Amino acid sequence: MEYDTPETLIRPDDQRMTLGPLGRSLGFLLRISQVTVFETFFAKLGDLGLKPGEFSVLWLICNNPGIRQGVVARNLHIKNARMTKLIRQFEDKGFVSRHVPDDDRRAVELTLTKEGQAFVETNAEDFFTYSLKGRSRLNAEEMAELIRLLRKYTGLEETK
Amino acid sequence: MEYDTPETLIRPDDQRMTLGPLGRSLGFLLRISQVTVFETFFAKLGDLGLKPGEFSVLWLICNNPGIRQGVVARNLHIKNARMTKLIRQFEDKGFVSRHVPDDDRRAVELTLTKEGQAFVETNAEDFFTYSLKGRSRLNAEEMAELIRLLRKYTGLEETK
DNA sequence: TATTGTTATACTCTATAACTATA
DNA sequence: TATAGTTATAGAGTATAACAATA
Repeated sequence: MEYDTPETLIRPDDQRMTLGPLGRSLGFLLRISQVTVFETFFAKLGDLGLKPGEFSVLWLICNNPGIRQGVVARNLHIKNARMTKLIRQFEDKGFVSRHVPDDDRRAVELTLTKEGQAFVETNAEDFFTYSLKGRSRLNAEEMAELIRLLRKYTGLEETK
Repeated sequence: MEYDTPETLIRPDDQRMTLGPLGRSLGFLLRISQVTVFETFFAKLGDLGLKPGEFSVLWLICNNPGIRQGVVARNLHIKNARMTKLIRQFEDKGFVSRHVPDDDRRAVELTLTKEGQAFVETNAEDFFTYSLKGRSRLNAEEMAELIRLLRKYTGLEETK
């Protein structure tokens, strides 16, 4: 395969290495970016006791009280089987309560308890800004553009 | 927490849902983007029998013959324990050969076999273009900008 | 019959630490 | 003592299918 300039990835203590077009591969870059975001998250919000995806579940329930469990699962790309366990953990923690509606007794509707709401309200600002604050390699405009492009790529931009 | 316009994520068969600032969260967008890329990958290159990260390992060995196993692991953010299994699978498949150098008999140096090289050469172009071809929501310039920003975010851009 | 959610199982990947052999 | 890689084990997350209750 033809490609332009060989590129290298430098790690402080490591050899140089030829990445070639891998360094411009969207999938590769998304993976490395996600590792970076995770590191930032755990450095700043590790004490939260929740992973990013778990907080997202609480956030969605907080903003869509009574939302169906399956709707959360599909939209966050979490499998039903996993969602069942997650919600039970949140129930045990006292953050979420489940309700089976009379008009469709197969369904499970989710709401936050008072404790769950307090938790989300206390931590939402940190959660939504941890990746933006601090010494990022991107300035504010670049970050905004990155987010706009990712929204468009995923199909979110159109649904504003 | 204050935020601007509530946003919604629409899935063809699903309810509308308020995402709020989650829809502008870098971590969330990276995750959804990666799901999208994976779907594209398996739709187009599922027959390859390898996942994106696995092909990346072969690619690095191909372009850096004799590279140390640990160097590949650190640069691709794969743990040593996992890398050991992966390399053994590639050995069993006849794609990779291991060599313990005389000057440091703890190390393992990796090269591709003839079969491994043929495999990489046959599939590299598809692998590096699958996410670019076809009906993406981004045009060529937007995709190039997205990739540039991700490279900068991850610290790759500087090392060109 | 189809759908919602649950349970069970197996598999992949990660995290961790103990271990070996070398340096 | 430290390093490169291996092995073992446990846990998180995914994939899949079977299942119960309900529509």
